[in-house]
Amino acid sequence: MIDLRLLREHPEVVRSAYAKRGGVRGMDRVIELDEEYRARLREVEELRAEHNRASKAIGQSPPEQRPQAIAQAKALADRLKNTEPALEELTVTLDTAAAYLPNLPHESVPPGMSEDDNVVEREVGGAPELDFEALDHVALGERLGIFDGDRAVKTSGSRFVYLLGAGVMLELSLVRFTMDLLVEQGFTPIVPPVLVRKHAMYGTGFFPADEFEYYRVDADDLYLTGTSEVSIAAMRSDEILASEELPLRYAGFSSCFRREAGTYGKDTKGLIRVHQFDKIEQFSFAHPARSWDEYERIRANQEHILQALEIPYRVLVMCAGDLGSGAAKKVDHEAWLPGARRYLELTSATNATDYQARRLQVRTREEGGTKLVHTLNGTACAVSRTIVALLENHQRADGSVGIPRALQPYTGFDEIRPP
RNA sequence: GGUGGGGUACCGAAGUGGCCAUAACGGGAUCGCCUCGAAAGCGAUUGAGGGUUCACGCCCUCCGCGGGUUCGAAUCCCGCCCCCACCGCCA
Repeated sequence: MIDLRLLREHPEVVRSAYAKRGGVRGMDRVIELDEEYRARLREVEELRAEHNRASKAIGQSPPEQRPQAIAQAKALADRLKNTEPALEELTVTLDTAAAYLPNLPHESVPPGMSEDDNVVEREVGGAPELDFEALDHVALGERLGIFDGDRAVKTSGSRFVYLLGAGVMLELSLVRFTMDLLVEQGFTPIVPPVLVRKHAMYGTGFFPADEFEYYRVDADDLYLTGTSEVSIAAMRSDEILASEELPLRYAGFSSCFRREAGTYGKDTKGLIRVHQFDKIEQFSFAHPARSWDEYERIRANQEHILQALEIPYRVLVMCAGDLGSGAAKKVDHEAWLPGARRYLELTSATNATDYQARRLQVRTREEGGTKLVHTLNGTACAVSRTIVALLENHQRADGSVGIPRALQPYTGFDEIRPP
């Protein structure tokens, strides 16, 4: 949800922001509806005031005057009953229409309509020099015996995987390495619930648009979260945060569940696209005046991690048309996979500004009132995809895979060899 | 799984049809007085959202949520959501 007051008072600001994505249909309709709504609201409130006065007068009037006073109040009550439904209807129409308006893209977001207009801002690390034929992560993982997708089909179906042996140690090491780094940056580690109520999915904006993407536990009417962002953001809903405690930084570690509906036949083997994976996510509640600094901090952490793991990557800035509805800016880091000879999205960082906070009602106290906070999220380490990138980039001719130096204190070994 | 109890402001809590909604009472917080300083004591302040106005202000809504009865609902009726306690089971 965007700020209707801004739209009302400065429609030209909203219009020019939306122009970057080729305009937003429905914007003018919302302006009209808002105007109609307020006109009708004034009408109803005036009636209510009159009715309140009439009702109150009854209690104080002498008994012989009561029948007349009651009749008078009743007439007003009837008029209200005839007027109020139209207001309610307008409220719903307005809210529904307004909910479709996407967040305003930040000034630094490139214009564009689709993913073709996304901008590669930088490439870091370059492709590694391999003097042998590089294998993709599926071949490497099978040879090393660190994951087993074929048997996971027996127990759970496609797109599930058993992680085994050194693969597990690698995961645990990545988790601890990432957590240590984030704690140093002022993030509080958190393991959130992965089953949440429906309102948490709505509040964070994943519902209703992407409802089909998530698992539902029918018997209890709970949903499996696709990212810890959901439970972390919803944790502070309906709260007014003290401005001294902002930014509130959380490093969430959880399993993530995605149905991957509509992706049949894409990345069916291996770890790239699985229904269940573990991820460490950065999430910040920031003061609205300082959220872009916070955004840069989150992005810097992402790059720091990729560099420490010696994974070559490129920085992809999403254009206005490819932002989704809640994001004011979104930047991805895509790792180069020498085996698969393609780029793979490893992290994504979003500043939702006040869009998500408005739904969740997370505010802070300001001089003379309250103000919505800004919410930001950014992947720190999506474990399975990070393992993919590590395997492909650190593979050697003899089939072994090296462990980057920064990770070795955590793994306790410096390479993984075929058994 | 069984049986009860409960959702009122920052927290606890009273309120069973108008005299109880900024909302009793207690606590907390903030400011002031007192003090060398503090504690204690005394005094004052302390919810959110919305409409309207240049402004002072005025008005509307909110007692878990949604309906109903009534001139009038925290209070009566119906439906839903959520929380807690005890027993049973359980890593």
